[in-house]
Amino acid sequence: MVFPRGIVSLAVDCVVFGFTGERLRLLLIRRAVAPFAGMWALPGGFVEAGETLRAAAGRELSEESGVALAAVEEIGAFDALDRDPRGRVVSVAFLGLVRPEDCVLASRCDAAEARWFDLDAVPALAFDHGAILRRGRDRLRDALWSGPLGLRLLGDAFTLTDAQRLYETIGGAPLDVRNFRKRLLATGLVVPLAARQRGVAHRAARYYACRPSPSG
Amino acid sequence: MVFPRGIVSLAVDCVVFGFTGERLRLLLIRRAVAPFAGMWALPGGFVEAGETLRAAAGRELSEESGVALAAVEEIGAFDALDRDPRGRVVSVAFLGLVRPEDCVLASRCDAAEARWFDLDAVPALAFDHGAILRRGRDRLRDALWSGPLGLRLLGDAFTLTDAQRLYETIGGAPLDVRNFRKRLLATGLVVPLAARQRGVAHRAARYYACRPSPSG
DNA sequence: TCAAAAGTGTTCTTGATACACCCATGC
DNA sequence: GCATGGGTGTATCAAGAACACTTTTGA
Repeated sequence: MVFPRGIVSLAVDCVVFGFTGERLRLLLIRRAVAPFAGMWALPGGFVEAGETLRAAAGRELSEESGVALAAVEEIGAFDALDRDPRGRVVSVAFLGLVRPEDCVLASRCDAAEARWFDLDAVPALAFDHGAILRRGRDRLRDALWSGPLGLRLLGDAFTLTDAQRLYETIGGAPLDVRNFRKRLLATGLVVPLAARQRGVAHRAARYYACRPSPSG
Repeated sequence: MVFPRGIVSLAVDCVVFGFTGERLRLLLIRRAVAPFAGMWALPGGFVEAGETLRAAAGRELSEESGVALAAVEEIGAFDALDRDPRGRVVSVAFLGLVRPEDCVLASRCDAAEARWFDLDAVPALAFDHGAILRRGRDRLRDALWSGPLGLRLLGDAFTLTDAQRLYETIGGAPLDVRNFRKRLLATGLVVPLAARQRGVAHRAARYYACRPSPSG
């Protein structure tokens, strides 16, 4: 491969997770154009001169999949020399967390299709997106208990059982009901709401919400 | 400011810390060329097409200060639109840790001078390097007990008292002697050597070394 | 009255903290 | 023999882990 001297292109890629109540899902787009045309890939693309990396991530995500989301967290730069056959492209990856049911998928631009995949049934990905995905998963796991990050995968109102399913899915291990509740409540990240479940064939669970962050 | 469309330049910057046994020091270069000519700045510069970010960081560091070091850890991308008056430049920052006494400072290229500064006497810095430095400090603090990172600031052989001074300096708080020793030894990151201090006017301390990492 | 999930406290274990004295060496 | 820093153990406290039964609701 030959590198045009003095030119390094900058791109962003988004690892966007969703949670269905049962499983973790990953948002992918099918590439419409070369390279890797027809393959599945993380949403992403080149950064334009007048936008920040987060803005670029949000724009590409929205363009390619219809998902509107401010990128949540930077997970690192990917810079292998041969990661893009077009030449020298460095990509900064972001982690995004949404509820799939809040999203209306729509593909435009260089995406032929946008879809959610079960995280344990992800196809082979274009570029080095497999490695980026792994870093995204790791980051999500590590950040689970150090902030409200994971709770973004739940809606505005959720039961503690919902939250527990989520934490178990991300952590990959079952958790004790009582310890989980004590621990999550002790973080102060969630607050109880007045409302409860209606019309369930068992005792109605109380709803909780993610506490508004202290910084506004 | 006007951005030439479609062009984003990519740079790297290095937050290089050293430890003298007493104080944390930061490696800075004085800029020889515009912008910010004459001001102090973190070593760094533009990435060339055929090199990885780490390689670029190592090269710039060596060119501008004479310090040879494989960059240790990526600490994030800095991408404010107006961070560089020359136009749109995104910089990926790296953390580096060395022993100042192992380094022969030499400035070349666009550095007029390279110097170590006490971390609590750092001058105003060019670009957004003040913010980068803050992130570097935070990262060092956070990573202290989660890996061998901090120990790179010490030599091949060090006493536990040396290590304690270092951890106290980085953490900003005094530590209990016995608890520190237990904790550090329990991490398994250090191994005792046969050698002891010679010629000190008190009981000779045992030397320790950073244990070779399991991955080679 | 049964099925299905919500909800709740206590004991035990483990890791972190607080704390004070004797040891080796050079001068 | 004294000044200087090296080196060690135990009791206490707090956080995390293990563990089983009662409550509510709709069908």
